[in-house]
Amino acid sequence: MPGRNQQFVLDALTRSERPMGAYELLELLRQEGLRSPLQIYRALDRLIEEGLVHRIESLSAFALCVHSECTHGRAAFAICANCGRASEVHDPALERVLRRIARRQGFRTKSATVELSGLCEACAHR
Amino acid sequence: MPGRNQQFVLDALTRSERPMGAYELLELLRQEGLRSPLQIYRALDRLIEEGLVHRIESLSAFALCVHSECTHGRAAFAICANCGRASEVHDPALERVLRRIARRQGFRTKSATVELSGLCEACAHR
DNA sequence: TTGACGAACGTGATAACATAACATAACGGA
DNA sequence: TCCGTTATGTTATGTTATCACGTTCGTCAA
Ligand SMILES: [Zn+2]
Ligand SMILES: [Zn+2]
Ligand SMILES: [Zn+2]
Ligand SMILES: [Zn+2]
Repeated sequence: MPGRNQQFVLDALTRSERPMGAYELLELLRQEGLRSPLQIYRALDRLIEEGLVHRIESLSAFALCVHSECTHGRAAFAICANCGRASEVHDPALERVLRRIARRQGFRTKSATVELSGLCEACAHR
Repeated sequence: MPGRNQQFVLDALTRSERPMGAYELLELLRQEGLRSPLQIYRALDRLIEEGLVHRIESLSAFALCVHSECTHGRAAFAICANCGRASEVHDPALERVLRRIARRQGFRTKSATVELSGLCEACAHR
């Protein structure tokens, strides 16, 4: 059901400790026979639709969802500029605040991008 | 002091109703003699450093700061998928929540990207 | 004045990210 | 089988961003 290429991409992201770019995935998956960017992007699009993968805008990269089936555009990320790891966060208080901001100006939110950039605990402590 | 090219870019963004891409700016500023992407990107980098312009990650575009001299990475945006306008929001409650999220995992935030995508009030009502 | 220096600028090439256009194969139900 | 849908493959191209290198220009001290 997932489709062959989707499974390859999903596996690669699962093995990775950090978000990966599409061309990085392509490089890795050449061994499996994937040859063109489009094959990667199509697989990513579907995985994102299914809520298994998130796109990290500030990195132009893609990360496995730590839940399974996160609805689109509801996760926040803390991204370490040093080690590259991105930790996914779900916070009801954050969602409330974002809803309030939207409501105040009559904005109908379809999806939200929340990305903190900085240093993770491990990297900050040295 | 702002530099000639920075002023051109700043003026263009001021006249624009919505965020502009770097190549869109380039196109517009050809008349002024700007010819290469780098001229645009350099000007944008400086304007961003000075807090006069924000980069909108989810659009790969750039918007004039509605305040003057917004410290880097502290603004949120509500971006209309229909008309393209991006409204800049500053919300103390949002900043508190983001600080709390960071603190919980010992994350040292350098900057935050918060972008809502959806429909603005005008566009939702028709 | 002059020359040293750094900041801003100019240009061409190239890297990195993403999609268009078109063709083919695989699958499943009428 | 026939048809429609979904997944796939390939080439070319479009869009966004940076590198490497050289030049111009203002400032300031000798
Ligand atoms: Zn998720
Ligand atoms: Zn780290
Ligand atoms: Zn601002
Ligand atoms: Zn609108």
